[in-house]
Amino acid sequence: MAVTMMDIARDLKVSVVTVSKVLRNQGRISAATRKRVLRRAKDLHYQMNWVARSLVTRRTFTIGLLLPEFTHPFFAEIARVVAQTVRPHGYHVIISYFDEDPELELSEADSLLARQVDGLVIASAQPPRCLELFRRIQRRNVPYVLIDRPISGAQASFVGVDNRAIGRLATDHLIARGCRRIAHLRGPEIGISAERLEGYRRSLAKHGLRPHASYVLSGGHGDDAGYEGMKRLLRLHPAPDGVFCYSDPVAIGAIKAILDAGLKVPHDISVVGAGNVHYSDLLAVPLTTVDQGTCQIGARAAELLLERITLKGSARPKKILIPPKLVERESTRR
Amino acid sequence: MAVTMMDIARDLKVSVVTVSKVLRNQGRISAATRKRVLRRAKDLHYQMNWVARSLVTRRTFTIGLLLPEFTHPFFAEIARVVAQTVRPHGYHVIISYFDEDPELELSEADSLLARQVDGLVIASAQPPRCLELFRRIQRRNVPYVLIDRPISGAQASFVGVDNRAIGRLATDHLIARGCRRIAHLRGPEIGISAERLEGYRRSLAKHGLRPHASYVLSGGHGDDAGYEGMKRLLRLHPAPDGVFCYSDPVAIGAIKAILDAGLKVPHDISVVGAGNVHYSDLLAVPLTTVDQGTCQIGARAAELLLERITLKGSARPKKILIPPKLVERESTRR
DNA sequence: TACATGAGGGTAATCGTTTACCGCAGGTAA
DNA sequence: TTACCTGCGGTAAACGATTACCCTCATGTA
Repeated sequence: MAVTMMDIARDLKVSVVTVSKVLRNQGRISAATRKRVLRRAKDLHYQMNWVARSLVTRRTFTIGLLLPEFTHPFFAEIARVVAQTVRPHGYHVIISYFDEDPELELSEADSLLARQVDGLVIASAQPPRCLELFRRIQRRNVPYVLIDRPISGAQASFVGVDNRAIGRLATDHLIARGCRRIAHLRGPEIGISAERLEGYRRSLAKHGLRPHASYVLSGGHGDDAGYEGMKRLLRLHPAPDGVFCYSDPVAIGAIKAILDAGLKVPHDISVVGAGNVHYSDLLAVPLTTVDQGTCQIGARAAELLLERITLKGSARPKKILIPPKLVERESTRR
Repeated sequence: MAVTMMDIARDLKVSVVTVSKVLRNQGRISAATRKRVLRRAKDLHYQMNWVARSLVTRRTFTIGLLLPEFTHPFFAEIARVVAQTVRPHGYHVIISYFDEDPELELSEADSLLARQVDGLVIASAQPPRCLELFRRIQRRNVPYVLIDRPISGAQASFVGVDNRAIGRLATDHLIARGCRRIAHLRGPEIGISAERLEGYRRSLAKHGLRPHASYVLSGGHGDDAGYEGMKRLLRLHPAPDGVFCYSDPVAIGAIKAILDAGLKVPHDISVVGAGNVHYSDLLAVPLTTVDQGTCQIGARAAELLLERITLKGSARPKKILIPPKLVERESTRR
């Protein structure tokens, strides 16, 4: 049976309230009593029962982290940074993931709310299902912050990378390295890839380069998609001399295709990825990529959430865009 | 203000207990009343307050996951699998990591206990500090399962890979591929690397090969350690024709060193890693590696923990060793 | 008629804290 | 002397559920 404040109080012949006050450093308690309580608490290895405290204070010092998945390095990093950021404030993180399943996302969010989390960090699935989710959260008046994927139509705070800047940075870099026929493997046709595409286009325009419609290909997330996409690009005349890829895995697939075709990276074709997954420099050709500031996203999101929790006065939603950064490696070093 | 059972009870002019019974499907309640309660609960969007329930039932349906770090793919995968395994049973996972800092590990474990987790999954730092930790947990009578790193002297359940088998599998494989001068980059000198080394030695002995003392080198965790280690091995006469590396990152560094020396993998030197991190097939030379059954470790650990939580009759500690599996790729395909 | 029985539901206590408020003694100011 | 703090600590009522037990009918049965 766990030690409670009552055990301490009984031993010392004081009231539970006195013990509680000492342990919280609150109220007026004489130094002598304080010492006795502290001593006894330590001797008995007393530990706060947070469940009981939470019930009355209505704060669990717990935040929910709802992610599409966990094993992706991006999200793992987010989890780490969020946990690290809130820890000094006494918070813990309850994790949950929904494998891109909107129904599961909804029910998991409900569970987290039932567990009385003080706030939520969510990398949501696509609308419109998640709008219902946000409504529920708002009804319970629990602060939440969206990350990574902006959801149009959601009246919520958001922290993510500036995807347009990613496209611009990558393309600018290829141009600076002398590429003139720059292709783009844009990955899946979703919001964030559309913004990267937009950045790519603007960069080309800014430098007076004509965008070729056939130079922009969509596809899947993975390296196989990159491989297939690149094979198609290689059949074009003229073939591109630079490729900006939606993500690092896609870029890795693309590089494989280029090497398989007997060409060299970056000599014949330069390649830029996006994401800066932590193994980018262990590859066949270390990959130039655009870092999306994962740590910053997690940290800012966590800070924003903490602020909303403590202020509680429902401030208006805030959007934070993290500026990406180019990381140059061999795949563009001519 | 959140909706409580009392709100429902008041509206329906029944007692809170009746509502509680309906919501738990317990006790004798007429179909009519049941229906009314359910209806009202749904209309008001009632959600259980788990904090209140936990206080009286003494179960939070929460387990703590205490890891050295989060971003390592192995641990991220563990987190995923553990969460997935306990979810169907109504449990959630609170994460915490301690960056290999024993003091932090201790204090985080305390926090988790204070939050009344029903059980703990721990990948612990080194003894002896953690023995104190285990004592504390046992004193509170909370079930816990150790994973990944066996701690000698701990009277606890453990789930991990059979490290000796990893060494044996890797070495057997190199021998089968025709290697005769097999080196081992054993990484840091800790328990699990000692077992892999032991497996390596036994395999050599079994096949009648003489182990060269100079063929076994220790070093750090990362790819730079692998690079340096391999450079030293290459200076030996005769140089090895096969290397079993403590981990995949070490193996990646080793391959880099071999390629830099103008030699070919696997033609001149075959390389085997261990861990099967998910990018192993995206590398310069796709890496043959030994899969350590991460999913199984997580799943078995979670199942074991759930069992201990529900049975509660303190069964004796159980050790589960997951058999590793060889994954053959280019780095040994002669 | 009398009495056990069971269905349907209510009462009071409890879980371990916190919070609001009260009481008392002794010192200080008016 | 009276009034008023102030330092120290206690009392009682929450918080939102669950649990053990009790009550009241109506029905069946002897």
